[in-house]
Amino acid sequence: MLSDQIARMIEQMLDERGGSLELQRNELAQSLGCVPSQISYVITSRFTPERGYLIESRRGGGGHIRIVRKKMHRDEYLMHFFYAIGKRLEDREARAYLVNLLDNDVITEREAVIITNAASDAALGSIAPEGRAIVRADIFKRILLSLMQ
Amino acid sequence: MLSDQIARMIEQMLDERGGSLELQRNELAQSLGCVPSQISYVITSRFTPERGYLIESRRGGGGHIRIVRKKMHRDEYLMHFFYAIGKRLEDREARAYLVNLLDNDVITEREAVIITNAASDAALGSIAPEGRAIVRADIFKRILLSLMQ
DNA sequence: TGACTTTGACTTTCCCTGACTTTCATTTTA
DNA sequence: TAAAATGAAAGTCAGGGAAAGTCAAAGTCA
Repeated sequence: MLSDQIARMIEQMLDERGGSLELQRNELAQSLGCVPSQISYVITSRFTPERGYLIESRRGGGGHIRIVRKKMHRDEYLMHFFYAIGKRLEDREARAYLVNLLDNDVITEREAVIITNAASDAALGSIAPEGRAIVRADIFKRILLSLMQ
Repeated sequence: MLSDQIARMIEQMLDERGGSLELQRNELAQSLGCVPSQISYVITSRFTPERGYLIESRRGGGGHIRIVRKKMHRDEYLMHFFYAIGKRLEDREARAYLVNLLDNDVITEREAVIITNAASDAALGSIAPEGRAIVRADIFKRILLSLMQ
């Protein structure tokens, strides 16, 4: 399959370059004889943050796509919480999680403060009350993922 | 890329002169072999207030462009940003702010990562796209406030 | 059948240029 | 000497080109 081939190629380039690389979408597509958006598809479907990759890009002349492989020595703590959080997360629960993470030196106090505020009802005030717990859960998961490196 | 080169050159001059400088657009363009409006483009796209620069200029004979890199202290910085953020905050703007806060040692890299993720479109995925910038602005302001203490 | 792939048309972003406009200081003119 | 002309800057804007992003439709495979 084309996608697999592209993914393998990118993996190999990452290996050669110690985990990060910059590529040009059109160029790579050209050399593989595929359509440029195929490259986009592979990157968005395979090189996701969940699987430990960071993507950034720039459009326009001389643009590029940058892929970085995060060294995921999986912190089981974070994983544990990640999977423990369901579709919704109430303010109270969130605070409990943070205390736990703080107690276990997974985050600093300042970081806890930041996260508390980011996910506070106050910050999410423009969202309908029923929706807040959902957004809060998403924010939390996103942060936990970002801390797993 | 020409723009990057020009931006680097200006940054370097700023470093050498302790954070502020006066340049002549035509002269600089000449020495770089580019069109004068290219300099304007770089200045308006890269040396924005969001990134902590002040621009003033004068036309006519002996005119010039003055660039000042604002050096503020922690709380001033936070205050400045707090007031700069309006009702909405786009992803792109948010990142620019964070880079600035990071560069000025107001936040750590990990904190920047946390905030980036907390306010990412991905984390706010359950909100309608038009609403995200509003929530993002709220989250940011909340976090900035929490850091001023 | 349903999830994943592939494609291509269209959109957005960014860079770069050049023509034209505005502003300011200096010089010339009435 | 006041007003007008001149010239030297910077500002603006539209347009073209290059690259990546998006999305829906069609195709494939388990």
